[in-house]
Amino acid sequence: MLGTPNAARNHAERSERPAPPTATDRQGRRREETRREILAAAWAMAGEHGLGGISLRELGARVGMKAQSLYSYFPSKQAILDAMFAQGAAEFYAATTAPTVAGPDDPRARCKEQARRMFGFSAESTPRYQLLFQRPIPGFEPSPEAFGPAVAAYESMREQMGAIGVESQQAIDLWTALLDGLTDQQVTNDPGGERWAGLVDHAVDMWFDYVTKTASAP
Amino acid sequence: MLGTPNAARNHAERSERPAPPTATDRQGRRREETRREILAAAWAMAGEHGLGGISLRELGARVGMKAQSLYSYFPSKQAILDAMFAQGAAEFYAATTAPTVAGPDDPRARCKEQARRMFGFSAESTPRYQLLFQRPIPGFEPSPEAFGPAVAAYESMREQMGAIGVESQQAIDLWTALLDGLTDQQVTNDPGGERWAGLVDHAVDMWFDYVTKTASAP
DNA sequence: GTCTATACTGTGATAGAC
DNA sequence: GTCTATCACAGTATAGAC
Repeated sequence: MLGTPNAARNHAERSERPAPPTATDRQGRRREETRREILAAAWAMAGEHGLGGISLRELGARVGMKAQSLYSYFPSKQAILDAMFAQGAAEFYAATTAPTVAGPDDPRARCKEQARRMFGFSAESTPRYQLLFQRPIPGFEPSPEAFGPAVAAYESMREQMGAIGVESQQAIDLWTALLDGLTDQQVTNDPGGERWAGLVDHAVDMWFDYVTKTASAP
Repeated sequence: MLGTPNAARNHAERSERPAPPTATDRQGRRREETRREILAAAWAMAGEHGLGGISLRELGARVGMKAQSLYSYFPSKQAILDAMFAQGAAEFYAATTAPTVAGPDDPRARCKEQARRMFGFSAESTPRYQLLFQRPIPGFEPSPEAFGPAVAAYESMREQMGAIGVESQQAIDLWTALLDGLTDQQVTNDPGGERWAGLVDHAVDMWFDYVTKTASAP
């Protein structure tokens, strides 16, 4: 369904500039730098006013230009959000597919490590979590290119689960629901806190016990 | 922290009209009916275009008036959302605190019933779920009056948990996270489907086993 | 009392001058 | 590449007709 992880990640960043300018580097590099600057300012705005609080006029002011000039770098506001999504998805892939320190001989510890990473990633940035996993922008749907790394990360998780003997789709759906619920509660009800962070290991124990030891388990 | 459930529920609906008109009924009843009509149209719009897709101009058109005339019935768009939130929270309270058919002698069945209700309630209406549990409207925060029934429902759930011997806050946080995750996955990844609905009973078994039988459990 | 008419501010977006 | 000017639309607010 998807190419190599790096291919997926890099494709997203390239997708909005069809071809690099013929005068090879100077202009293109400057342009790419400005794009990054715009995205950084957009993340800052999202952190302060929420994802829906990004306005092109203020965004332009933050990077020292008029709002209309942003259209030289992104074709629309949606494209800015899409680029943010692509950044977040790539970071998610990187954070979530790094090799674990626990070996295959300790599947429970491996799951805990994985769970802590996913939880930590979500708790790290509220707007990033909202953009990637809640999508609260009215008409916004991420492009397939931006979505790629997220799918790749999910497939990687499934493979790791398969490696420790968890094959059932239901068991994996239960896993994703459990992690999703913990992170969602943490981010929305105790942002910056630790209330649900301390439950991650317990939750993994609970799930692991059920999946491995219960006859009726999926 | 809160009054009786009914007090909380009714207060929210009355909060925007300071005093019923002295000419007792006709006018006030007509007005209340129009308010309900407006809210129904707003729910319909939310179902079609998403929560953020409610515009006062189209909302007015749907109930046969200009957008400005809506201000005769609600002081602002926020007030409309707040009234919708109050409705949803009251429905949540009603759906979630009805007596269970399973008796106190079968706590596991009771938990399953409770879980199925919460899940079913969330899956029933996507915009209602989003408004109550995800709150994706930029500047919207529900008023304390509108929030009341939701808090009451949570307290009711805690009491029921206490009645079957679950006292630890951590165990309850794990419960809420589990249910939240299941409903969230269902609503966002398979709306109208059954993919996570079939996991609710499994999830309750998993949680129940862990909380009652595991020494290291919270 | 309820509606219409009008207007103000802010939004994303486009066209064209330089 | 950045600007000015302008557009259509949003939410909001007030004045006045009836």
